[in-house]
Amino acid sequence: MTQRNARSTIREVAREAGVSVTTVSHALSGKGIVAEATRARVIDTARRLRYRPNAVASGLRSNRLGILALVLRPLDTLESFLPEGVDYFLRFAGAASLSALEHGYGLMLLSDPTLPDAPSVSLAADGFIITEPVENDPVIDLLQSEGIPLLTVGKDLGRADYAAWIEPSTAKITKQVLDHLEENGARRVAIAIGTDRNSWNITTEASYRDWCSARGQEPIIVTQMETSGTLGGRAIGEELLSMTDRPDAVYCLTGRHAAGLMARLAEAGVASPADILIVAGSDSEQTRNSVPPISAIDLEPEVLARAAVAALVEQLGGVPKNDGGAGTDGRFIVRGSSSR
Amino acid sequence: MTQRNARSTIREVAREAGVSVTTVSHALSGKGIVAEATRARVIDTARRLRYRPNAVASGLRSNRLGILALVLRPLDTLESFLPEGVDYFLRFAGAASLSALEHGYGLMLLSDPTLPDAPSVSLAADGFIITEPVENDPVIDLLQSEGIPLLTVGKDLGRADYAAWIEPSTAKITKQVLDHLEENGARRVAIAIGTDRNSWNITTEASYRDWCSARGQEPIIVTQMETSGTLGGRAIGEELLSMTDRPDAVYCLTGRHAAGLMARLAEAGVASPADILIVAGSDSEQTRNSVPPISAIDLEPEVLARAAVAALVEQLGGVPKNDGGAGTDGRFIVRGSSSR
DNA sequence: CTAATCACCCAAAACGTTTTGGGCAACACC
DNA sequence: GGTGTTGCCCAAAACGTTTTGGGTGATTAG
Repeated sequence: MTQRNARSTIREVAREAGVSVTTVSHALSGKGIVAEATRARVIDTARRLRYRPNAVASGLRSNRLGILALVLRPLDTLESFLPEGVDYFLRFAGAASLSALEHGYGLMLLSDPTLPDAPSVSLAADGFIITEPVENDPVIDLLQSEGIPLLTVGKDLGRADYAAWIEPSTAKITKQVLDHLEENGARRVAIAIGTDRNSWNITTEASYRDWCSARGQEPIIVTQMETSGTLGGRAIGEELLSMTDRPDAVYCLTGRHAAGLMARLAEAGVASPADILIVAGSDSEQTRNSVPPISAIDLEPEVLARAAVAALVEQLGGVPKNDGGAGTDGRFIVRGSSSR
Repeated sequence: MTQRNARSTIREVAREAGVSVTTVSHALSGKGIVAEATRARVIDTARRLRYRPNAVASGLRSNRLGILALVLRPLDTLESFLPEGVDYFLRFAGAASLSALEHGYGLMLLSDPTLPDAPSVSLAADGFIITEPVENDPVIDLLQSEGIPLLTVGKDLGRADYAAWIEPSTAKITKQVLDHLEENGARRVAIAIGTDRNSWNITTEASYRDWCSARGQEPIIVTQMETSGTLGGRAIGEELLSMTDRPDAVYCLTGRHAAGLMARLAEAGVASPADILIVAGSDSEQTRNSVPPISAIDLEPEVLARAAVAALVEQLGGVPKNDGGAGTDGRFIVRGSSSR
């Protein structure tokens, strides 16, 4: 049996220190007014009795459990929770967890809490971080109806007025990549984006269109499901090969697509960087280890995660919602696929 | 302000359904004896009121919050929480999280809960999974003194009688690798292990010594800190190069060491697999992408994680402790570095 | 007919905190 | 001498459940 030892309670500390439980609570939390001598005595006896406040009881009363929840939305739509090579989310989760701990919170990894069989503890979190919500995300509806604070990583484009979000400065990054391609000699730049209606895809496309129209270039946009992996990348390659006026550069958002794309083009005798420049919007094992290695944006999920946790914690502390901020500008890693 | 909406309580459901709160609790949990008609009515009104039980309140009373904690011990000793290329732990955490959800639990990622500034919510978990505890791990002491159920992945070798653990069948895996090397022509097989006093290192060394003595080969053992990465692997290579009677095969436990080792040897003109066979005990980005790719054991952290969660949940349910079991035999991925 | 059993239900206690709403001196000000 | 004010402390209520320990009326057993 899992019989728990009797942990010492606040009552025992109070008795031992000769004060009321109120005073113990105040002395330990630093909230009320307690004489310095009393506080010292309380703290001392608490330590002697190895007193650790029961977080659940405290959470019930104060409505603050000390747990943040993280929902990685894109993974809810995938068949497997952790597709190989998708290290972005893993790095994000790890950094978020560590950052939460530094802020005095635990971090709970959840999948879609709107599912009927979601554990009821899901909604016990003090606040939620939701990465890359879909448009009009039902998870956000649920949390708002329950009054649970939340922050999204990547804007929910269906909610124009909604302010608690943070994301990489996608427009800036897109421009940086496109400029880089142009500087390296590209005259017809295409983009390959995913099909999810999230901020990353949509903002990238918009920035790309702006960039094109500023140059009088006609936009060349190929789409492919995020989940399709390197195979989907090959399909993108196929599509490019069939074009009459083939682009000489591609900005391909996901790393796995970029790797598949490069492989397919190479088979058809279209080499990178000689015949086509390739940049991926997200660094991954595939971009690092293709031949040649593929230039990519390191979206710095650690930076983003820390910013998200910090903003959410601030929000929990009563500070008004974040007004939507750039978590990171990303780090452009130039490799062989885009420079000659 | 983060003012929560008033969530409907069990009391409101009781009033609306015309029964007592006791009956509502029983009807929803299926515990007491409730007339079928009453139960149906209660369930119906609960649904109508969008009632969701407050997990914190329920947790306080029943001493079961519905949260499992995961402590990845090796990461506590590293400077950075998530060193690049260490995907074993990330895969483990992801799979454990998903598996916990399937069992109706949330999963909280924690670092060392014995640290003084660990959030107090850490100890609110119903049970702990601790991966690769060190010898006489203080985290286990803390949890045992608090009476919190736990299960370790990898045995704590300082606790002979302790039964709640699970691990890969290290002895079997070691033998499989060594036999494979022998079959591919190796006559002098060395091993390179880490310095942490955990089950993986120690059991591997013991199995290796057995294997050697069965063949009358003298053991050749090189050690290197886990944290040293590919640089540490190069140091291992250095050490091998300096030996008068150089081994013709190495079983190197960590993937990053193996990659560094291979790179250093190649520089010295010792090529793999021609001059030396190399197998890594843990698959990683580095083993997959070395040239030639390095044979490795996929420890299948997903399998291990699922087994660990299942065993812990069973233990929480009152089933006596797991008697120490093999979570996985691993999957031996033979690549170019060990076959000719 | 009485006693025992059973199915169903409930009021109140309990879980361990935090928060509310004072109380009581001591001291200061008019 | 009253009237605030301040510093320190406390008893009790409250958080929303689950669990305890019956109670009641109907049915069955003796």
